[in-house]
Amino acid sequence: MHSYKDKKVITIGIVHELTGLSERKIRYYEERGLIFPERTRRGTRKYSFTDIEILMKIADKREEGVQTNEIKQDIHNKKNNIDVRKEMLRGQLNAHFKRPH
Amino acid sequence: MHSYKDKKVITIGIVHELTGLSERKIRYYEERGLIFPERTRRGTRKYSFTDIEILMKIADKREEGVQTNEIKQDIHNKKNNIDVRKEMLRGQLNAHFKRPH
DNA sequence: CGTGTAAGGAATTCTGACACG
DNA sequence: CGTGTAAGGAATTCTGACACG
Repeated sequence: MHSYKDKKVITIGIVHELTGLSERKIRYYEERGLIFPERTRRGTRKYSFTDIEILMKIADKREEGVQTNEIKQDIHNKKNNIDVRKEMLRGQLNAHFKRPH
Repeated sequence: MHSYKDKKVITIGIVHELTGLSERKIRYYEERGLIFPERTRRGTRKYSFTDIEILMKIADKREEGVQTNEIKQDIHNKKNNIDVRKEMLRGQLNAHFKRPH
């Protein structure tokens, strides 16, 4: 739990190269609380390989139309797509059948 | 042999933070053939964690007064300090006693 | 030989904002 | 909501060179 994989040493330009995500997106996902880069003394963001993996997952989810809000829960709960979908579906069904109109 | 440790993703500023070496020194050791960073498309140097470890070893050797040339052999031959010193000593003795005149 | 530094340019990163939808 | 973009400034990186020793 403190391997090279977790050291925050990669600048945003390289993260962009590695993930294909625009810098705008990368910064936005931080703003939304999905990733937490560190900063150099002068404010430049530094990411870890773990952050890069998370970003790849985020990219997949976003392609499926999942919103950042849900992805955030996802990351926190460590649930996979299928689980989340089941839950969303169940939620919808509950809303549909149980809500006292 | 292609783990995170070997991926070249760290810019020279971060390498400086991590090793304490000046950027001048870091570039010089490359010029001398001790390290081999990759480059981004636009020419910025990228280092790996392995490079950083090598740089730390170089720093130690330099403090002991070892020249870049010798350090280069060292890295190539994967010999440790003591071995090298024995060899240097033997070389000096040879030079002293065997040289005609 | 090894390293510092000033020089000038090019590329990077940052923030806050406007745009669209 | 998620993302692009133009804006302006500050910090980064690069190369080739001069300096000292």
